[in-house]
Amino acid sequence: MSIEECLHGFIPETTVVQCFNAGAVLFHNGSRTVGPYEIVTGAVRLSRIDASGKEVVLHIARPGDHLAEASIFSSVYHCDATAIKKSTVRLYPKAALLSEFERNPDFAKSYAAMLARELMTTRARVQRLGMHSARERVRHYLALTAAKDGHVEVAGTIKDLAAELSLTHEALYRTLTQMERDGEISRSGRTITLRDTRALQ
Amino acid sequence: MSIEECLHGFIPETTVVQCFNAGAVLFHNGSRTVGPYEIVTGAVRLSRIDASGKEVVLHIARPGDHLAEASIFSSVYHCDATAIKKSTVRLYPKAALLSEFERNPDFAKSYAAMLARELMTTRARVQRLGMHSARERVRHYLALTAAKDGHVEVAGTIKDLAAELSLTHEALYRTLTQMERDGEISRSGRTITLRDTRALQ
DNA sequence: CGAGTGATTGACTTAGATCAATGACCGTGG
DNA sequence: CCACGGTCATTGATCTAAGTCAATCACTCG
Repeated sequence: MSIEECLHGFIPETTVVQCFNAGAVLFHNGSRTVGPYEIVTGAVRLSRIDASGKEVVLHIARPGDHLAEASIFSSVYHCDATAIKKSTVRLYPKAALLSEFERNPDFAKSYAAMLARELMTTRARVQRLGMHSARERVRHYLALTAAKDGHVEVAGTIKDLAAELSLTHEALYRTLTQMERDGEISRSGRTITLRDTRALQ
Repeated sequence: MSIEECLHGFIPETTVVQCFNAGAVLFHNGSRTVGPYEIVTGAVRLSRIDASGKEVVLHIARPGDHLAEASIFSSVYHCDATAIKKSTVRLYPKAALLSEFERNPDFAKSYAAMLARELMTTRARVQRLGMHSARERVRHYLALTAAKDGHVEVAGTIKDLAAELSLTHEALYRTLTQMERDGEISRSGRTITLRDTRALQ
């Protein structure tokens, strides 16, 4: 489902494992690309400096996440990546990926398919963030994330989910309790269950 | 920059031009993919039915736009596409694209690069929509869109831009006039000029 | 055991959505 | 050629949902 499946098994011997202390920079906006990374342990913040000079956090990548999948086709990175705690990461060297891409059509296909999937989920996120009410966003997220039985296992904390939905955690808490009061969902621990039958098509 | 460059010149002879009346459906969520489309004339609405049964508009595609670029790797479409006026579109048949993809590494590379670019701009949009204030969103949009001289030629109407930024058009008008009052931008017709030197790095 | 963080709820404020109105412009059909 | 219906651009008034500030409790971790 991620870059992972597509990278694993192809060129494991060319990858490079690196270690960064908290605050260390993996790369910054405009620096030459060396390739995409996978987070092994720790956490890496992807950010960009906006027009007014303020830093905007794009994403916090956690173990298992991959970043800069698109970097094999671009000459420079388009954001800053900073370790926010001591982290180990695996680098997939661009040159090796590229030559594999040219040599092996199966690899090319699965890499492109991975980019396409990533694109679709990112578009879904755009759709979600375009919704003006917290409730709609939560509903959209749950509907797209839930298994057939309506269960959603929340990865990470509720605060993380709030960030993903671009809400304050307070707003999310309130929305969830309200939805629970209305019988739209039920919660227990990390699991949220959608009770609307239609939502599961 | 778009799917265009990458498709043009490769397999023009296999494309199919089709015509749809207003209200006609190109494809709907879950139907088998036949390939990506290019809008020649008219306009096509991409939408999805959300959990509560309400239709959510993902995008309005206009002449020159392409849709469902990711469809060559997926078996079904993931949204509904409806012509909102009489429209002609060009279909790039999936099978032809796929075989070209396998046969021609250059094509594969430029197609994947196109997906990667698309992914980056979509991520930028996610970043933008994550900003809570109208002004920040406008700033972000302008900073990423402006030419070196700070000029931004707005494609389409201000209402379209408002939709892109997920603001009401009223909010956008007010924000723009305010930014102009503050000397942050200047406007004349379809052109907006950023006056903040830092914004242009 | 204290420090740090997540989960949760309350009170207050505000930015932006909503509703509404007006003038400019534009194509078009009589 | 002009009147009319439609849409865009713009501004005002009002309302509300979500952000902000703040406090409490539970939990984990060295």
